[in-house]
Amino acid sequence: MATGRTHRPATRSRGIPEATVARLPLYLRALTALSERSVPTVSSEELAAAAGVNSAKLRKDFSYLGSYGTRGVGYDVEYLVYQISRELGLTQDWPVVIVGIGNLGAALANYGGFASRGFRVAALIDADPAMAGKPVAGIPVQHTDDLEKIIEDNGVSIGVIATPAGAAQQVCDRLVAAGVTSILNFAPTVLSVPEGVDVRKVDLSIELQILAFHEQRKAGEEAEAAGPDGSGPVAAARKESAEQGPDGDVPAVMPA
Amino acid sequence: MATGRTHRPATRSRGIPEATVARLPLYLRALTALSERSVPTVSSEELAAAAGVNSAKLRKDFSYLGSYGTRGVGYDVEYLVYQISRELGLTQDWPVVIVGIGNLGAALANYGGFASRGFRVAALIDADPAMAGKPVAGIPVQHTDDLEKIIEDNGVSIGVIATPAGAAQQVCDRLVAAGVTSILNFAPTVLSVPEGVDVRKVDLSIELQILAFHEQRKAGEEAEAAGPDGSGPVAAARKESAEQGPDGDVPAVMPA
DNA sequence: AGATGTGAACACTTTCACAGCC
DNA sequence: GGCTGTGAAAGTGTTCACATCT
Repeated sequence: MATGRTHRPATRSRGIPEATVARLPLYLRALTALSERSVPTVSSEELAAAAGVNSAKLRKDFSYLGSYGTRGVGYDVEYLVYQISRELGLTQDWPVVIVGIGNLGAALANYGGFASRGFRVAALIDADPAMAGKPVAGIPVQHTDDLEKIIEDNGVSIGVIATPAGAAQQVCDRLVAAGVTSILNFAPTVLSVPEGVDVRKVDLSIELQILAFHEQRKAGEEAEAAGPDGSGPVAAARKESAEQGPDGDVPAVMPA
Repeated sequence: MATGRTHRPATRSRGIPEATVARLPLYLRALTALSERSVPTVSSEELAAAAGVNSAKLRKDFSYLGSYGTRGVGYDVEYLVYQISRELGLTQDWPVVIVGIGNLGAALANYGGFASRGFRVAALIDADPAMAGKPVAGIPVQHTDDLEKIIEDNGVSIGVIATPAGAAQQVCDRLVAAGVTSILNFAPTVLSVPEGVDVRKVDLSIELQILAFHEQRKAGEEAEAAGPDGSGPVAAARKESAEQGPDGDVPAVMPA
């Protein structure tokens, strides 16, 4: 029952499931909105609707944090905001650096939600000497040469990579060597990092491709509804056809 | 939601697991790189390393697509590229519109990975009349008033929302009403859509908060290694302390 | 020999349904 | 009566380990 191998009896339910952690920011956002409207308490049903999840899941999630609700009443909004903020580590200040101040990097620097919630853009870094000194979102861009010094001087442990794919791994290595242990990667590359370093990836192209998959599936189902055999553009190429190209020609591949 | 009992008995293994679909773009990217280097075949071990997953998972994933490998040899790179592209629906052209041409929207319009792989930016739309006609990434920005006409004229089924949070739901409603059935949402809001419409969310602030959680946990574990009792800054506030603020003061909340 | 493809075991997540408390 | 908190069941996803095929 315990969390696993642990050499420690576990102070109870040590270890919040990853899926739950990923939803806490969602709850926090919904709660913050309620707090701004001075709503004192909220039920799991209401809050779940606001966060776009179902209420059983929400209650289960909260149960990992502790018993913060009141039966028959609901949850105290302010108190929950505080508890979730604490659990997420947002009661402290996290200086972050953004590396790669192109279109995307500039957008990130300007992004408001970035600055709120305990995150502070400590520095912007770019490899282009022409950018150096130019202010973006009110913060002067610094050159990559000073990366290590910037990290250390500001005690930065979270880095955002918004460089082209080709530069990402090298930037990543330098960030990690300088002491960064969490990386948010916007470059379309797989980063390899030593154990103990967390990487989260945001990849626009991947998200679109996932949407395209479902979009195509929708179109295919419509077609099937019309003609009920499986030879439509979607259904083809299943297991049994593993001899040649199931369509006409095989290679084709993609544009660029 | 999804009271949706499957209206379909499922013809065999119809339906690739969602987790697998989410990894296909990753494999595709790695394979495209191999293809560009003219590598003819690749083993599950090599490809898995390039994609940053383990080889068993990769083989299982591919097994849902069919038997496209050769035992003792590996996978034919070109053939796999084609099959995955097909499965993802990338052999056809997907016109997308981007709504909200601020910093982020402009960055997206300029993002190269967007244009490749079958996606084409059909139009840029913004509510600011001053933006109308101005080209961004070589494409003239059009006004929100014409949204419906643009969607219909271009046969757009995928929309990208990069507006401020306040405008997102309204834009979403109009996109859906005009025929869009897949939405990539960059605004920090939960969108509600009718059944049959897919929404994927990209939220910078949420990603950072998840990183902060793990970052904090790392710091807490270090502290524990030093002093082995559970009263560190991380361990506090568990179940039993549900009376007042477990620290000093309670409300605090966050900046803005 | 060497690598795929896959049943079976395992782990994690979601949902159900209701006991327990307000 | 109403709503939380949670065991238990169901559903998904991952990993193992090996039979199978080239």
